[in-house]
Amino acid sequence: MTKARSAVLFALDRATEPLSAAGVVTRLADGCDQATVYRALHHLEAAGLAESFVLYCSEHGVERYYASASAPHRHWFHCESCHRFVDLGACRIGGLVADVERELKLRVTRHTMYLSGICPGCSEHRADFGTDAGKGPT
Amino acid sequence: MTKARSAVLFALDRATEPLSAAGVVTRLADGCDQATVYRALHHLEAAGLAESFVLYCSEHGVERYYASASAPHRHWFHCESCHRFVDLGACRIGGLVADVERELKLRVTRHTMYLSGICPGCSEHRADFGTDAGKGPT
DNA sequence: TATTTTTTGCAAACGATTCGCATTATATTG
DNA sequence: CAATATAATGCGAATCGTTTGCAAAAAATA
Repeated sequence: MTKARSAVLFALDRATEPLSAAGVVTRLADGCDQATVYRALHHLEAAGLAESFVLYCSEHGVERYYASASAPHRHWFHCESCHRFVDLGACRIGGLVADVERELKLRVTRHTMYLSGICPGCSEHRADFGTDAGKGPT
Repeated sequence: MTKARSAVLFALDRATEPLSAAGVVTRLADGCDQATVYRALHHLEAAGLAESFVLYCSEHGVERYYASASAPHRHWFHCESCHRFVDLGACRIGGLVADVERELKLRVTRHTMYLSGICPGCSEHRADFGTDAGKGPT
């Protein structure tokens, strides 16, 4: 494992949320070229050391986000207000995917799933985002 | 509803799978500018007449795909070989989303979910994609 | 240590999407 | 229906995340 690659993997490992290529570049101690970071991320994913998904964010546009595969496969919630991710914990759709796979005779090699909305913190501080607004009686 | 917008919506309605902006442009009888198509798609989604998701495809790269909202909200499987979509039917993760929403006090406004792999047709014709290869006894 | 194979940095290239602006279509008003 | 205000369209240039060519530097192999 080269210096650049392990640095990128280290950044993913210590991050508490998925990182975009730009996010990784920012967190790299001895800055290395962004092309190198992109190539390192590709390599890590191909090697099964990281996983990724593409997400649109009003602040950052469409970007691919990477997470270390050292933790079990999981899914994320993306806050449209503070643009941070909330860990949804280990994947819960394995059974559903297996069902569909059997029903439709598909060979599923990967799945993407994420939620978007307003996180608890942003709900508290911004009235227009009230957690239960318009969802029925108190 | 302007001529361009209804033409775009019509294209989405008659399509049997999600369409990228480029895909819509291709299917438009009287071709209109791609900028117009992009704007029309934005408008339709904002108006709740269409829904979209971003997906990476080895053949087309990262693109946003749109589907008409005239049919109930659903999810798709994307074949990595023929690059077509397979309809997975109506959304089955509503309950799961509601659970997470409650557990983590999130306000979920939208969710994205899709599967990738090899479709039945491609499995048949390409040995290396065998439906059950390496999955246990015959 | 010499040699082969990979990886890195830099800059240019790409592709999907967006934007500015003048023109045209649609909606509003008298 | 005419006159005016508002929004949508076409065209081309600009953006932005990501990829690529190529020469230099680093790692693996002999």
